[in-house]
Formats: sequence, C-alpha cells, structure tokens
Amino acid sequence: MLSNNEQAITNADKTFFKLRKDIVEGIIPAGSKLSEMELSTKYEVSRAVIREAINRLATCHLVERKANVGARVVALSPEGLIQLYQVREALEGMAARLAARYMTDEEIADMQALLDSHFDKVKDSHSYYQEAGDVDFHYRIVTGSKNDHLISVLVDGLYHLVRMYRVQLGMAGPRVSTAFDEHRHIVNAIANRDEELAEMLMRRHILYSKNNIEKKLNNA
Amino acid sequence: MLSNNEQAITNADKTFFKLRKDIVEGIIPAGSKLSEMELSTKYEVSRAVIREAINRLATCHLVERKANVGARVVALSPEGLIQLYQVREALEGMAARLAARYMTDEEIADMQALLDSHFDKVKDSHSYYQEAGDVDFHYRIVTGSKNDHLISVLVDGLYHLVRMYRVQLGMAGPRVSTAFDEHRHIVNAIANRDEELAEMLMRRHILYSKNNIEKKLNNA
DNA sequence: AAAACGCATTTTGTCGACAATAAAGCCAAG
DNA sequence: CTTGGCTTTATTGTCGACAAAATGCGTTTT
Repeated sequence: MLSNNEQAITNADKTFFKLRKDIVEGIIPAGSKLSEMELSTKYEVSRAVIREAINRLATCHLVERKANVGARVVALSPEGLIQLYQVREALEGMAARLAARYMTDEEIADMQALLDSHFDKVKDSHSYYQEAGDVDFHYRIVTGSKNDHLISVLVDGLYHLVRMYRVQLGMAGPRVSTAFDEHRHIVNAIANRDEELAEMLMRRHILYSKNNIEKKLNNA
Repeated sequence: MLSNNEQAITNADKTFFKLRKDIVEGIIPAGSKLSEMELSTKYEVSRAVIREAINRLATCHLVERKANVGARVVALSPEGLIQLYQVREALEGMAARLAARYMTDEEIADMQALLDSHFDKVKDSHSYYQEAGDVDFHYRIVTGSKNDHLISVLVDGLYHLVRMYRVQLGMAGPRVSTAFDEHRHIVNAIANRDEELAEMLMRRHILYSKNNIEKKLNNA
C-alpha cells in the first residue's frame, strides 16, 4: 500500500532507483566504494548516467562523494542513527502540527480508515511495522502538511536512510501495538485540530522509537 | 565574517557556485528558464558541467527540473516563503535545543563575544541584518547542534533560498534591535544549558521574523 | 474557423574518448 | 630497514558528437 508515485522516465532515473534500492537493502554494502566504471558495466548504462545517479544519491545522504576520489556508501553508525531521529523529531513534529492545520476532513477520515484497516491486521499477525503500515501512516502525515520542503526532505531523503537502518540492522521488533496506539492518539489530535498536541505526540512517538532502536543497537 | 568554508575544486563546483550566486541575487531572474546550451556558452564550460551544476541547484530547491523539458529558476511566492519559515522554525528550533546540549563552553563563549561585537555595531549603525550578523548567529547555532543532517539541510539548502527572498524582495527593515535582544536571550538559554527554553525562544524568534516579512509582503 | 495531424526545429538525454588528478608501487638514498 | 620522491596505473573530471524527446508551426480536415 505504498503510495510511491515517483516514476522513472529517463534512464538516469531508473538507474538512480535501482542503485538506491540496492544500497538501502544492503546489496551494495554500507561503506563500500562506488566505482563508476564498474557500476556502468554492471547496470549496463554509460558512465554519465551512473555519475548523475551517484550525484543524486549524494544529495540524499546515501553516499558521500569526494572530488577526484570517488563516492562511498555511507557507513551506519549509532551516532548517525541518533542524528537522523533528531531531525525526524523536529520535522515530523512540525508536519503533524501543519497536518492538524491543513488536512481536509476527507483526508483525515481516510487516514482514520487506514488505521482501522491496520488494526484488523494487527489483531492477528504482529506485523504492523513490517507491513509498512508505519511508513504509510507517517507518509500521510507528512504529505498532509502541504509543505513541499518538509515533504521533499523527509520522503526523498531521510526516509530512505531510515529504511536502510531498519533493513540492515534487522529492525522489526516489538513496539507493534504500542506504536499503533500512539498513531491513534496522533490522528485524534489532528482530527480535533489540536496543533500543539499533535506536534507533541508525534515528537514523543519518534523519541520512543529512537530509544527503542538505540537499546537494540547497544545490545547487539 | 561569513565562515563560508565550502571551496570549489572542480570546474563543476565553481560553475555551481557562480550559478547559485547569480540566481540568489536575481541576476538570473526568478522563474526564468535555464537553457543548458546558452549557459554553457555564457559560463564557458561544457554542457556536462552545466548539467551537473543545474542538478545540484535542483537539490537545493533553487531550480525545478522536468525531464526532457528543462529547468526553471523557482518562482518566489508568499506561500513558498511561509513554507520555508515553517521548516526553519522546526529545524532551527531543534538546532538550538541540540546546541544547548552539545556546544562546548568555548564555543558558547565565542558566540557571546560575537554578540558583543554585534552590539557595538548596532549602537551606531542600524545595520544588524545587512551586516550578515544575523546569518552568522544562526550559522553558529546550527553548526553547534553537531548534527550533520541539520547542518546540511539548512546551510546548503534553505539558507540560500532565504537569502534569495531577502535580496529579491529587498528585506532589511526594522526588527534590528529587537532581533538582537532575541539573539541575546537564546544565547543565554544555551549558556544555561536549558534545552527547552532555547528551542522555544528560537522558534519564537523565527516566527516573529516570518510575521514581519509576511507583513511587508502584503503591503507591497 | 477550430481542431487535429504531421513535419521541422530546438532542447535535453546519452554515449565514448580524452585530459587531469589521485592512489599505488617502485626505486633509491639515508 | 625505513623514508622520500618518482613513475606508473587506475579513476574521476571534462568534452564534443550523436540519439531521442518535446515544442512550435504549418497544413489539412471537419
């Protein structure tokens, strides 16, 4: 149910998406070097489109590029994860506030319906997180903010990094039903047009999520 | 006193910086089309480096690119400005919070010294804003957060857009001394390691700034 | 006269080759 | 044996040319 409506039209687009997918899923290991020549043969495109793809990945902070040296996939670190969640807290908190201000009644009703359908799935299988229900929920809030900068930074940038951490560190864990309740409360605040509460609840929600992942990181 | 330590080493870098400067300062008008061929002759580089420069500008949200069509400089609009300040409020608020947590005592002392020197200048000339003192202050807070994502999004992205609005809409206005006092209070909160207050004061500071600019926009 | 089709032109996307820079290996000197 | 500088090699940066797509215009058709 991922409303991923970004469509590739040019070759560079397709290559960018493939590369991003392979990086996020760890097929291209974190911290590894990206050779333009090598990739151009592997993905069967010219070096120019590989270059463009790598440049785009660099702006997503999925790879780091150094002039005349090359590009490396970012390394996953506890500090990086913490920094990521600090930005998410600020940005998604604001997104929730703006969603409470700007979302239409229809959009809110849709989101409530979405949560209901999630609830049904949660009852039997404990797979709320895996089923991308969490992603879908956050995605709706962010787009509901109607703020292009917010949407771009989160959807095009940070979310892919978040997914990279989740996939490669094997996050799925508990926090399934508790996270669901938190989502409920946030939607209620938005439905009541309570900006202040919506922002605060969202920030807490992300803070809890961070603490949960941090704890796992330290145990592993 | 702009600590702009980004240095161009490759040709694409230099072209990117030149283009960005010309766009921010309105030499290349807002909303105008960017022809690759035309720019490549004008800036005396190949089309490839122009393409790379344009791509980088697109990730800064200074230009918008459409596949197989071309790139245009972003149009300035009241809605865009409001959205920009909404993101600034969230991001710089968090930056102030993190600055209160992570800045060293030396960094804080330096910032206080900076404010003192600003105070001297403000006494005679009413040029706090023009003198880039405001920019410098915000820059210190953001880097003080020690959060790479935060720094990157603001310094490499939003700040250039903010400057574009300021330059092209001729913002300089009053709010000189009041903004200075607000800066004082923020630094004090950081010096006291009061994260909560630092974030709140910074958010208010940006909110006031937004309201001030909005008012000007409506009058003009 | 308005709409639609097709051609021509212009602009962007893609490619392979060349130039410039940095990393690696080698030789020589201390 | 280590260290310094040089040469070699591999990789990135840059370029001009070709391919593909979109816009604009003229013609045709209803």
